Amino acid sequence: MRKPIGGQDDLILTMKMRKGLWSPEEDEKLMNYMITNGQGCWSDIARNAGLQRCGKSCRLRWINYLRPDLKRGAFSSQEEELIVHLHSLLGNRWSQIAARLPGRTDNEIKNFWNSTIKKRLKNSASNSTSLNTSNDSSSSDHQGAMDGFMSIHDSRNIMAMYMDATRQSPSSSSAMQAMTMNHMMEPMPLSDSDDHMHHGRNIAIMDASCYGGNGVSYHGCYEIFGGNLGLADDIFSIPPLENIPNHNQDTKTENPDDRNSLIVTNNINNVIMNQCYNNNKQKVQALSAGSENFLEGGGDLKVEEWDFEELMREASAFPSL
DNA sequence: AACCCCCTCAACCGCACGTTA
DNA sequence: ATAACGTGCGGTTGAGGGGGT
Repeated sequence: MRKPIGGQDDLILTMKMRKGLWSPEEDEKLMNYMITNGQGCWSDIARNAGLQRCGKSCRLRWINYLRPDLKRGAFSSQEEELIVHLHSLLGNRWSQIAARLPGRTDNEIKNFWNSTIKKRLKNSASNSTSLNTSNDSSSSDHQGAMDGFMSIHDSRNIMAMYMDATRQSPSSSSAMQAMTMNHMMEPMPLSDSDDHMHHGRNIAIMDASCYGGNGVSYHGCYEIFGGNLGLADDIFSIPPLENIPNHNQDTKTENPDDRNSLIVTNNINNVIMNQCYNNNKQKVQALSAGSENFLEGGGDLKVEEWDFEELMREASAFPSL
């Protein structure tokens, strides 16, 4: 059994926990501690840094505000389009979406979606409804997303956008700088996938698992990004969508296996990605090329189904599974 | 100037899951 | 096997700011 907590001291500690907005002094304390000591157990960090905050609060503050690789400022139009596109594939899986937008947090994206994008989608949906009442209602959300944010031409450029994001010169992107620094500063190779699950324990501050909530996803992203930077012959550098469920499902009711499949798929990303995406590549290209018909015809987003199923088919064929 | 409304975003909450003892 | 604990995630809330009247 773990050492039980809940004694008088802990009770007092709990009662003295601060809530609400962080003061600059608190930020400085946390920042200094993280720079000096790196990431560890968050409740220890809170205690050792002299913060009257719970570990959870410290973690959130670090991830969403203090970590050095965060991109500040408004979302670019490319990022907007990417978010819409990824949301159409992943639903409200903000952490997974964030994993594909270097320097952005899930919270940031979620807020952006709920405030800005949702509203625009609503408007565009109502516009498209008024313009074309004969459209199939089943396509409303995604159709609205596509209509509202992407011209057909733009939707074709989604792939190029991914490539831009993944192939940017490290010198032009703070996130990529950080990723590059991972290679330089990582104290030990993270070759063991099991390490990815240990929430950055014993990992220096610049480890990819510090970049966001999901160490697995982020590390996977980092690996894929890093791995593809040097692959001149592979222009299909899309970070894999680990899991592409039916987004209509309530995320609260997600199958417990989903998480497993995320982990499993992450673990095998590097191995099956080429195989899987070489297969899917043609499909995506075909889809992209046919996007005019796809978008205008009110077709449902079959991409979700074939992509996920294809991925899992590929995955199931992999020996380690 | 004062008030109201709306929007943005930081932070909290509850839950699920993994890890540890 | 189990309970306690740590972490991550998505939903929600509320403070604060800006714009309109």
